[in-house]
Amino acid sequence: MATTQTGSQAVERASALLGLIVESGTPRTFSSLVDELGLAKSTTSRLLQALERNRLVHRDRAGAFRPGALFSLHAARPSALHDLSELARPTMEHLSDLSRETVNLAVPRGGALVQIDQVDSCYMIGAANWVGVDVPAHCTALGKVLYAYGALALPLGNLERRTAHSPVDHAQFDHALVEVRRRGWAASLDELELGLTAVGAPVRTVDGTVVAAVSVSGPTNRINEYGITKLGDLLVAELRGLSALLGHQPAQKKGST
Amino acid sequence: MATTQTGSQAVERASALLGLIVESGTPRTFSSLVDELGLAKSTTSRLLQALERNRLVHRDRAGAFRPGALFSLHAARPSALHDLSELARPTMEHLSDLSRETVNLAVPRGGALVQIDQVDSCYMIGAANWVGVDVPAHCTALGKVLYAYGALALPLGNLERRTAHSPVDHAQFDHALVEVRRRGWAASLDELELGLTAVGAPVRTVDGTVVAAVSVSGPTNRINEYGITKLGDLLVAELRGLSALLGHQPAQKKGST
DNA sequence: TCAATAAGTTCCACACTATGGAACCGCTGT
DNA sequence: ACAGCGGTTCCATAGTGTGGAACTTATTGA
Repeated sequence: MATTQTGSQAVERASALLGLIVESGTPRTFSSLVDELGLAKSTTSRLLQALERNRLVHRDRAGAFRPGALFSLHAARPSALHDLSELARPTMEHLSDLSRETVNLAVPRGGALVQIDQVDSCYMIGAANWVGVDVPAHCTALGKVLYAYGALALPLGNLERRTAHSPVDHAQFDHALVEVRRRGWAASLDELELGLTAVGAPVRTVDGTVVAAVSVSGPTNRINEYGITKLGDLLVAELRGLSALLGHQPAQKKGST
Repeated sequence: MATTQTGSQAVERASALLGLIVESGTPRTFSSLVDELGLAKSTTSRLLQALERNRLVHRDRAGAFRPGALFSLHAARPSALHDLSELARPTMEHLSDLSRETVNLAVPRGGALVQIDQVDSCYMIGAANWVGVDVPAHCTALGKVLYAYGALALPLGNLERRTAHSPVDHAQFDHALVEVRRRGWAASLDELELGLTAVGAPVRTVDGTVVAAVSVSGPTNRINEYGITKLGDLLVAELRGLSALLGHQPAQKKGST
């Protein structure tokens, strides 16, 4: 009845299970899945078995469910991150239109920050390529965002000093991250290079986990002229839409139970 | 009837579709999916719609199907590669047992080679950490494997010379890759560091695509003693099992059609 | 050691839901 | 305008998924 959509109920339910398992980064127990979807234990069990047979979920030795080999397989492909870029492209281009500056997308990978896509500024100056470039994350807006929201493990060793403005004191840096969380966005003024300023904000999944960050960057004077706070708020607002893309609208359906 | 497994036919079929879409790295057309699974167009259409609603597949503007946002989402998580490591762990440990040397796992990422896991040699000497370390791929067995099978785009610029044995000539390097493809494994003798030798082989998906590489490495004298060819063949044999893990057994079922 | 509780799987009759063929729709090329 | 192609919607049918209960294993407590 409810939402009366043509088609497959079983597939719909199985997909919902998969969604829960993949979106919550942590392993899910059988019973938590039963509770959350409100399906009969038997049904849930059968669906999960089917998914497991097809390598869509994997139950670890503790019996908890995690994304299966097909997901790992996809993640290992070089094109995987490109896919994320594709999802993010429209938003990034829109941000570039609005700010007229360079926009970057980064994810945490192997304890470091990896910039995976970029939309260039329309100005001549400021259009450098950052994709794949190795930068000290603590000096960047992207890095601060990922640090602030736990997407990247906090740096333990010395904080490299790139410029006179680079953060090098751990306590002070931690405090800066608190500020990032409060505002919802991060900035880096002349911290990586003199004259280079960036503002970044998080991309979240539906459960709130931060999986990526987007930044707008350009010459410090131009960015200041535009207004750092204005940029930060703009980013947060625009990325809300992107985050929604990654999430799954609850599609509140009256359970038959 | 055939294989008469209890449970969900619809989910099974939908999963099969997903498998096809994810495993073949390239976008799949609707009709190719219909052909390959032998299901009715209507059925296929409905299943794909359900998968699309749940972000498991995504149809691009050309109408072709690719893995959906849930896959991108998972790939963006730092834990994604860790998952691949987990799949590979048993094989890697077995290889380490057999060879008594250090075993490494690498995937291509952003045009570079990323080592994502390691099982240490049981010897004191030779147990260095390579995970996350940035190395010139053309000087490594792992890199050669990924280059040889197109998992990594061929290097364009100058080939960095790390030692007197490093390959620096493009034509010669290309020829070496031909040899790698012929043998099925790659070696790097003193090319990255003097006294360091590695042998690597590919990890494939069911459709033959190479998504990762595994290497065994140690002091040149110990590796030579063991036998490079013997190691190469061992790797190829052991990785067949790992590749199978990533693949999907065809589960030949007589179509009802 | 044994009983009691919990966690998950298998069984089964019922009815709902997925199925495939045909009709239908919207393009593209001619 | 029409034929040809790729894909979706419709519909009656029966095959398949469903939930409750019984059953099987772990886990806990005494």
